[in-house]
Amino acid sequence: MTIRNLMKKTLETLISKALTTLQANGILDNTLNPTIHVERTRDSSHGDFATNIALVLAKSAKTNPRQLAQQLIEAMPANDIVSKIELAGAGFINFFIDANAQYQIISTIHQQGNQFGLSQIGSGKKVQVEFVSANPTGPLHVGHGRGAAYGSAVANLLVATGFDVHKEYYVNDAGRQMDILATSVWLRYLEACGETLVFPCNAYRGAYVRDLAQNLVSNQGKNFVHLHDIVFANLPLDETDGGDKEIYIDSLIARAKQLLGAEGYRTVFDVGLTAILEDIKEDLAEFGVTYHQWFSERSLMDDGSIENALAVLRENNHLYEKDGAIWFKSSELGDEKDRVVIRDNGHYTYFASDIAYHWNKLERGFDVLIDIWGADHHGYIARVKAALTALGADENKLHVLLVQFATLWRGEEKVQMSTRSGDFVTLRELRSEVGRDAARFFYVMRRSEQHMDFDLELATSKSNENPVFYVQYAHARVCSVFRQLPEKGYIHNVELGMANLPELSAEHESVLLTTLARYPEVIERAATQYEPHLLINYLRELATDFHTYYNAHQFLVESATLRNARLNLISSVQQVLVNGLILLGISAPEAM
RNA sequence: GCGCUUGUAGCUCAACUGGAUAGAGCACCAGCCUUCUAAGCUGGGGGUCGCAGGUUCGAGUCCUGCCAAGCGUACCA
Repeated sequence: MTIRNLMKKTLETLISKALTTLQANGILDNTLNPTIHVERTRDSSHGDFATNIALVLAKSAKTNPRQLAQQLIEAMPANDIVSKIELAGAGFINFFIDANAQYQIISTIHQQGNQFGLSQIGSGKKVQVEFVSANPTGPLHVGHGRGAAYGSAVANLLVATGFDVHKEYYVNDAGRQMDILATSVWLRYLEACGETLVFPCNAYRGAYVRDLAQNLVSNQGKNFVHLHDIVFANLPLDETDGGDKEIYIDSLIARAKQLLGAEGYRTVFDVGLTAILEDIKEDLAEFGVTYHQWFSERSLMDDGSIENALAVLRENNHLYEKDGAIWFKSSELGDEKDRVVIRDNGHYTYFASDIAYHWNKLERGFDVLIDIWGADHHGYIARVKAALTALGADENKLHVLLVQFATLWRGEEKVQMSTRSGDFVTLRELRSEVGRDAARFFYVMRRSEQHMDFDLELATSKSNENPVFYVQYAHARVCSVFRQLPEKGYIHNVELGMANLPELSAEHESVLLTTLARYPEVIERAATQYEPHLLINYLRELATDFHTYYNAHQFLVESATLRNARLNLISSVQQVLVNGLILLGISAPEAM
């Protein structure tokens, strides 16, 4: 148990005892069983912790809050860690923690080391976190990067708070988009083999498609070449010629399947799929993002999962047929309208496999499902929740977290991004420009649902204005101090420092002690709220407190007792910075 | 039209989920900065929390109605 929990628990016990006393005296109703809420104060003149219990209970106790607070204070037993209890404001009870108790945080951090801040509030609950899950139709772009940084930070936080976390990437290796990719590769392959053709406007136009086609040439030679006139015979018009681009690309897909045969088509398809998937895996790994499982959508088709899931829906009377398609009655379960699960051409929709996928997740026994999606998919939430309900599950098990896209800036200038013509900024490009640490930091710096501006210039600048730099530099600065120790002929005597912690009486020092003690609370909150930006904010605060302390005081002073006490304090800062940065996937350099 | 999200200082964003005087960083202003543990330091001004109602001891936070922006509103994924 952390020192913070000890303190908070102690205070809660005191309040609880006071309440019992008042109940015994008939001042409060015996049936009352309020949840006691103790929180940190914002203003140090209000002490260290405060409770609003008197304000909450005043009405039912038919008394005014200040009077009730006063009675509670009088009924409160004495305790070592509390130096003073005050009635304040409208009826707050403020607790002042004894100075000696404040110092304990330093020995706690030294004892617990990289375990400091971890907790068991998750109590082993099984949580599945599914994130990124971008279609393997091309490289990851900067939008996916934010989902990756956010998802992996959330997962790390959940692990740190005692959840049993399973990270997963859903691979859309089936479906129409992948067919379009396969067809795009094949057409580029035909070009590479000397055919001249007009590339469909709805096909994937990125340069990487040519590379994939080149692979196909090297592996397969001219096995898949068909004459232009045969390939394009009797096709509807493309959009540029006044036709429909969707119909056109679909007929080209059909043509590819027909000319290549099932086996040949699968070969072309898999060349694209495996290469792109490998690229995505490598990209994410270099970004510090790893998974327990890459879950194949195709496997859901192959093993009958989709059929099974739909069978359950059919049994429960949630499906019907209309216009040659099979519909799911999601409108009865909170969705705007019903949704097609089997198209009139007999193919499953993406939604059908997603129903099966979520069914599969539930079958695997997860207590909580977290889906992290781009905000543009928000309209999808209602139907997936409807599906869970229809499958007989509790829709509240599913938490969909939305990530807004980031706008890239280079100083004052907005970086243009367009997904048309494949001219987007990839995650790889971003990483090579600003580096992994800055990318991860900036991505998670804002609340995920907040649109964010990502300033590439700021992210790479070596100045205090760059928050990544500022936090990492605080860590490096501590390291630098410890490097200078031997140069000055000192050694770090931890025991001597611990014995003299009360010498840390400067204002900057007590501020740091409080900030350090807050770390476990921040982790807990960031984890349970899925808000890693709270951790970033905290680390920036800790860094600020440290830098101002550094500017105000010498650490390597003559006095051995004060010197070692200060060294213990700053090595605690170092430890907490490391612990926090690790959770965010950001390095803590020893020198900068 | 309907739905989701967002709206807080000139700019980018916080605010312990209903608490006390709404906070940071840029930018701006004023001092300091021959020495120090390189990436300056210290202080200051700046707010109708989109608007209007409501709920209660108490609202940036909750409810209602407007206004604005982004996204969505496929038998695409």
